[in-house]
Order: sequence, then structure tokens, then C-alpha cells
Amino acid sequence: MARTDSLEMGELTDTAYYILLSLVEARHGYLIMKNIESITNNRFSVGPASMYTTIKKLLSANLIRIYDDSDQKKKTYIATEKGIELLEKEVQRRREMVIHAEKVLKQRGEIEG
Amino acid sequence: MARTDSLEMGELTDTAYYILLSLVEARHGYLIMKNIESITNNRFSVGPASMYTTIKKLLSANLIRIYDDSDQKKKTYIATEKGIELLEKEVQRRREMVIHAEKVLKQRGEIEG
DNA sequence: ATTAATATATCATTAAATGATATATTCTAT
DNA sequence: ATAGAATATATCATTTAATGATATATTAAT
Repeated sequence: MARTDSLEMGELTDTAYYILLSLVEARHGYLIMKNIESITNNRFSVGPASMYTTIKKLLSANLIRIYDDSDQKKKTYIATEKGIELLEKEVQRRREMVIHAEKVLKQRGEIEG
Repeated sequence: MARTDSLEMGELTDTAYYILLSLVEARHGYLIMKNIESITNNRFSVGPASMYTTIKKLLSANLIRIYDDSDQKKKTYIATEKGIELLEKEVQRRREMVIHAEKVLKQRGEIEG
């Protein structure tokens, strides 16, 4: 990060990745946090500070939009098409990162037994 | 990042991930940069500032060690066993991040056609 | 001789993440 | 009833991470 805005680079940080993933279905803030814990089996969690900061960024980048704000206390958000597209691109990027490592580690295994 | 040291958390940033991956075999700084470009088909690159900063952190965390410093101008580094272990753990973490997303996106595909 | 490539290194700046904190509501068990 | 837990949103100040810019030196190629 730093010196380059990840969203402008067309990339998602881990936090943005999981929030966007949670917003494939409409959810409000608290449910986003709970959903992330749920889908990751508590291996990843996002606190309120990180979440609301990231929500704002995702909104201004049009990666998510407000879904329903009739209930002032439970404003829901949902990923936009643009958001889903970036998410899919990001999944692929991460998939490739795994493949890069697998290649190198596999070669090592073959050499060192 | 921020407020928590990623290495202390047992996690690798993208930069640290690729540097450590390059050091499965002994390499010096410049070759690390070139190797990262090579294995990622130029989709990821690490500049000197990021690299030397990260090398220092990886050294103090004993994830890499100096392999050969007889040539002052081409000091080589290599991943330690601890480094390889963390790398493998990190590959698995990233693998899971992809699986988390695939699950959610697959469900969406099934619902929305 | 000049240019490009190789090679290492640091500084100052910006972005990202988050602990701490604050506030209010609703549900649940005593 | 009421105390506590869970639900729910929000901000600030701080720390870590990343990197553009920059500097320097050597070596290989033209």
C-alpha cells in the first residue's frame, strides 16, 4: 500500500476483499462483520474502524452502493456490478499468487526430496 | 497493516510473500526483483525501496538468512526453514481466501443464473 | 567513450489498518 | 424490573507498510 491507492490500482486489500465479498448479498455494517467471521471460520475479522473506513472508500469507488436506507439504524449496502467484476478479478489474482508459490515449492520438493 | 506487525501476526504481505518465495533459492537483491517479475509474468514488481525494507524485516524475523556475503556487492540471502514454513502456511491462507470467495460467488451464480 | 544494465541503499511521503473509545438500542436471563 | 450481553454505528490518533524519488557504483555492450 502507500503511495498508491489500491482501489485505483484495481486491487483489493484483504479487508476490502472480504467486505465486498460479504456484499454480494445486501447487508448492513454489523452483519458484514459477523458474515466475515462466519465465512472465514473466525480466521479473519474486521473491526468497526476498518470496516467503516473501507465502506466509505468502496462507496466512492462505486464498488458498492446503498441498498436500503429507510431504516436509519440499519443502512444496508450491496456490491455493484463493477464491484463484482473487481472481486472476480481479484479472486483470479490471488489464485495466481497461490499457483506462483506452488510452482516454486513443488520444484523445491522435487530437488530436496 | 498498521497497529499490528504482519510478521508478528504470522502473516506475509504481498511483497514479503514474493521476496520469501524468491528466496527458496539463494539470490541477491537485484535477482530477487528480477525473479519476482519473472515468476509473475510482470504482473507484480517490487522496487528497491520496498525490497530492502522488507529484506531487513525478514532477516530480523529469522525468515531469511544471509547465504553468502563473501562478495560484498552481491550479498545473497536464502529462506530459513522457519521462512519456508511460514510461506507454506501463507500459501494455504491465500488458498482459503480464494475458496471463501468461490463459495459465495458460486452460490450467487446459481441464484442469478 | 557512452549507454544500458546490473546492483545496493535511504528518505520522505502516502495509504491502510486498527485499538481505543463513544454512543445507543434491543434482547435475554435473573 | 434490571443488569448484562449482544446488536449496531461511528470517529480519532497511531502504527505499519509500501514506494516514488533519488543517489551511487560497477559491469557489459555498442
